[in-house]
Amino acid sequence: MSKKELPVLQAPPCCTPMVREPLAEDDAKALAASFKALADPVRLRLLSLIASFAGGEACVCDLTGPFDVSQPTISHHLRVLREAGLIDSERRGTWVYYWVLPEALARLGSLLATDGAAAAGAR
Amino acid sequence: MSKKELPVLQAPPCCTPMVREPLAEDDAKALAASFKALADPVRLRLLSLIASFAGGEACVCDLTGPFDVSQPTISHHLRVLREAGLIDSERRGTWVYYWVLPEALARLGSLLATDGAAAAGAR
DNA sequence: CCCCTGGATCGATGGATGTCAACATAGACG
DNA sequence: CGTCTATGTTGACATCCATCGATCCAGGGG
Repeated sequence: MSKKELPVLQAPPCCTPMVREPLAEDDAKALAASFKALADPVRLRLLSLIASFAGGEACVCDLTGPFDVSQPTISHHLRVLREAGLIDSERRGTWVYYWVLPEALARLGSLLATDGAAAAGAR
Repeated sequence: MSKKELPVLQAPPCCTPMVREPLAEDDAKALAASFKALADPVRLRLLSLIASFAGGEACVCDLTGPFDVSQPTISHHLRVLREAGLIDSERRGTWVYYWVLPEALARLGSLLATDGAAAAGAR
């Protein structure tokens, strides 16, 4: 695990809110790929569930229970999240553990920021 | 325009960072729908382009130029963004104008917030 | 060694999605 | 009214994607 399957893709456009200036075509493509990883209910719950675990990491065995889908499907979603650079994993003895990469998440969040706007009750 | 085609969907889970506690199944579904609207390069660029226009709104005639896709395709993407509650539109004489709904964007952004994390150089 | 268990991978399949060409509609303007 | 332009809608089509069952691989005990 913790493989280097992600050639580039690791440094999205980053940090200038997209409402400021028009996104470049390539940036938009990379960004869309990231959001696509978030565009699934199971993946969102996985991400949220992993992050909520004590210590910030969870064993796959903790993750298959709460869902209605099969184990291969969970494994597939975890792979998508990992290839999007949102989580990482490591085998530790018998089990494989996953954890969230907060910077990646925060980076996407900052892209969505809208200066003036009411921050949508954030906080 | 400005139709009320969006029955509910308008009030996403909102505001507690998803890394805090596990997302409820229904919330995840709604959230995923929102992110799905962002999960396309053309739509991201459209959103960014509209927001960047002076006055915060743009005529469709301004939006078809910068893209390689046909006008019906642009119209389709604008509809997707509108039904996701991210933009709204109004016909004004000959042209139709679109603008971004910043609260919706900010709401999604706040969901991605990660307390501790370096804020990914945000700012 | 052999088998058991946790987890990933493969191949197939049904459903969603992006795209286009063709057509429909709404104002503007004679 | 008739027609021209700006947009939206429809139907078709190719591709992508979530999901599953079957299978494979890795470690840990016997």
